[in-house]
Amino acid sequence: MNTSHEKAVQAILYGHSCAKRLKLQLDHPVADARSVSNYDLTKSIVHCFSDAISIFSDKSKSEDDVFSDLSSRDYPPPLHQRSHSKKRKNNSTNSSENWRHDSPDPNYYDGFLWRKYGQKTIKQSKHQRSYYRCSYNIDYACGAKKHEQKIKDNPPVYRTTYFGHHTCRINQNQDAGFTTIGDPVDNLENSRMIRFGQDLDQETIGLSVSVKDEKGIIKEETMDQCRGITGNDKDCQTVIKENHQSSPSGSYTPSSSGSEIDMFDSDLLVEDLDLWDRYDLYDF
DNA sequence: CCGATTTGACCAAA
DNA sequence: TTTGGTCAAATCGG
Repeated sequence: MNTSHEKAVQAILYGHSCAKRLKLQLDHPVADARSVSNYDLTKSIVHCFSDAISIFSDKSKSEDDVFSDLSSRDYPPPLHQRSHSKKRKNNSTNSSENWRHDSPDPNYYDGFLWRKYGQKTIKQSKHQRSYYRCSYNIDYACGAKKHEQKIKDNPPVYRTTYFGHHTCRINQNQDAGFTTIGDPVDNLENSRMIRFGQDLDQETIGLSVSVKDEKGIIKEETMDQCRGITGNDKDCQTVIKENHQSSPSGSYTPSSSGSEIDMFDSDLLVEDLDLWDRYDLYDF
């Protein structure tokens, strides 16, 4: 069992290698259907850095706890048919909640278009929780939903919890640069975000965690509150709003500029590609 | 004008 | 009774 520090470093290194590979593909586009798409690479980079940050910032958990979470992802998560009733879900026992993602970036783009339908103040939580459902909920009877809530202030961590399954299959691929891939679940099952020629569990690098105990969110945040740090949840909403204004066809523009990639040393491109082969050995 | 968001009310599980 | 999840009217904004 590696230490959390090592895990985080591995995640960063892998993100670095993804960035390099992305640059390589941008510089030398190839029409190879087997290659990983630029979008997937971008998503992988975001995942890696987000989770590395989460690891470093998650002081409320022991190292083992952190990686117990990270390694306990359920693939595939259980299917969940949306209930139209208002009754509360039993978050701690049933399997309706199936995906969780922590990100320092409230503008994290998961490839889908969401419509906000509610916001609640959660007891013992100083941040409000926002409720979203798939924008194609009506058109395609898509039952996918998600919650989003700020759980830490410094550094900021936004937790998105996904429920249900995307049935909309909105694969608007008009945009040549990006393709709308399935939800995190579908992505794993169909698109195979990253290919290592290994088993699914090993080749997947989405570091989101399966949800086991919603109370943990409150617990973490309560500990954060003890630090006496204040935050502004409105920021989250604002950014999300901006995110929603982007085209549903997936015209996502990564927040980081392309110039940052220039910082990478092209000479390392080949040797660092080895990380792709080694990353499946990491115990995320 | 129309689609998206906000927000108070409502409902049901805990 | 409390609380989380959802509804839907009001409001906002392009």
